[in-house]
Formats: sequence, structure tokens, C-alpha cells
Amino acid sequence: MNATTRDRDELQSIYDTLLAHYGDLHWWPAKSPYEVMVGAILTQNTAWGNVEKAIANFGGGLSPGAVLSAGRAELIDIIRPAGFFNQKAGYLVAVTEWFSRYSFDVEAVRRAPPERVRGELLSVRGVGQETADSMLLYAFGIPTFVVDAYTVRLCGRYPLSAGDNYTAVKSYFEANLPRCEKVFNNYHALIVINGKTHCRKSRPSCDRCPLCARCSKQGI
DNA sequence: CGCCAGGGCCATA
DNA sequence: TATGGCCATGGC
Repeated sequence: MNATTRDRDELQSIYDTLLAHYGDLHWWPAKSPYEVMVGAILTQNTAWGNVEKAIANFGGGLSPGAVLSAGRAELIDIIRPAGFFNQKAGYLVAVTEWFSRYSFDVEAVRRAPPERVRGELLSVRGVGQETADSMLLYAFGIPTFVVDAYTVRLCGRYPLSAGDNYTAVKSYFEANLPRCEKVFNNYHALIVINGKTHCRKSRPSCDRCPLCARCSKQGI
């Protein structure tokens, strides 16, 4: 068995293990693509519970128009629970202005070349690689793999030649998985949920984590 | 109380 | 290009 086959089997096996344990998560938890975009900004280095409070503060009226028409002080007050509110208020306006160039039309974004959209998003203040890929995948349904701290951490615990930075890990997953939006969607979701539940930074392993059972089996 | 969460920007070397 | 400081709330 060559290296590529082994890597593909391993990635598939990790996926199967997580899927069997957590099921199909149907991410992203949001009521609209625009809410995905807002959530992607607000959740940067922030616990999801705080993001939920912030989104709830919009009172069900979360929309591009609401964000663009709100005053800065008002917007800050709404998103306060999500932290970093001085920066994030500007980020939300910036990404919403980007979306306005597509007339807030999800289908219009989907019709554009994905690499161009990704480049545009990366040029928006406050949108780095993870945030851009989260929006591409979860707001617009474009198959691109989302990497986060949990993903990099996971790769470090397995005999995977995935690398240790965003681009390397992203390329690795995309090269060794079927280019399927559904799989990309749930794989990242599963990694995040498992990470939140078990493998946090201060608690790198535990007995109930389905992947840690595999780790110990493999002597890692 | 300290740690850290589904990052990203910026200054510095 | 690669670190390190900074941003800030809230749960555990």
C-alpha cells in the first residue's frame, strides 16, 4: 500500500469513526447564509455560546440591511457578548459591503469562480483563511475544506503527513478526500464538535474521545 | 482565580 | 516568513 492510499484510508477511517459517534451534524447552525457569514466573523477565537448571545441580540432581524444601517455604537452594543467588538463591528460592515457587490445574492456568488470569490474574501478586513473557507463552504455551499486549530491539532496526533500550517493541512484533506461538499461540510463539523467535547488545548486526550481510543490503539 | 474559545491584524526582526 | 502582543466576553 503506497503512502497516498494509506493517507486516504486513514482520513476515511477517522471520518467514519467520528460519524458513527456524532452522526450527521448538518452544519452550519444558522438560519440563513448571511447569518453564517456573521457567525463566522463573531466566532473568531470566541466560544460559540457567546456568538449565539450576540446573534440573539439582533432580535431576529439579522440582515445585511440591519448591519449596514446600524450605527457603530449600536452595532457594538449588539455584538458585545461575542468579544473583540471594536474590531468585529468593522469586520461585519466590511464583509457585508463585499456581499453587497453581489446584491446580497447567494446564487450570484455561487456563479462566480470560487478562487476569485476566495481571493475577494481574503482581501476583506477581518477575513482570514479559516473565515473565508467557512463562508465559502457553509454559506455558499462551495466545496473547500475548512481548517481550524482542532484540525491542525488532530493531524499532529496521527501519523499523517499533513503538515502543520493552514495551507498544508487544507491541501492534504482536499487531496485525500472525495471533492464532495457534503463530506467537507460534515468532516469539519465533526472535528470541531469532537474538539469542543474532548480534545481541548488544556486536555489533549481523554478516555471517552472516540479518536483517542484510536490513538491509544495505535500507540500514539 | 486562570484558562481558553470554531482568528486575524499589526509591529518587529 | 515567522513569531509575539493585542483584542474582550463569558463558561468552566
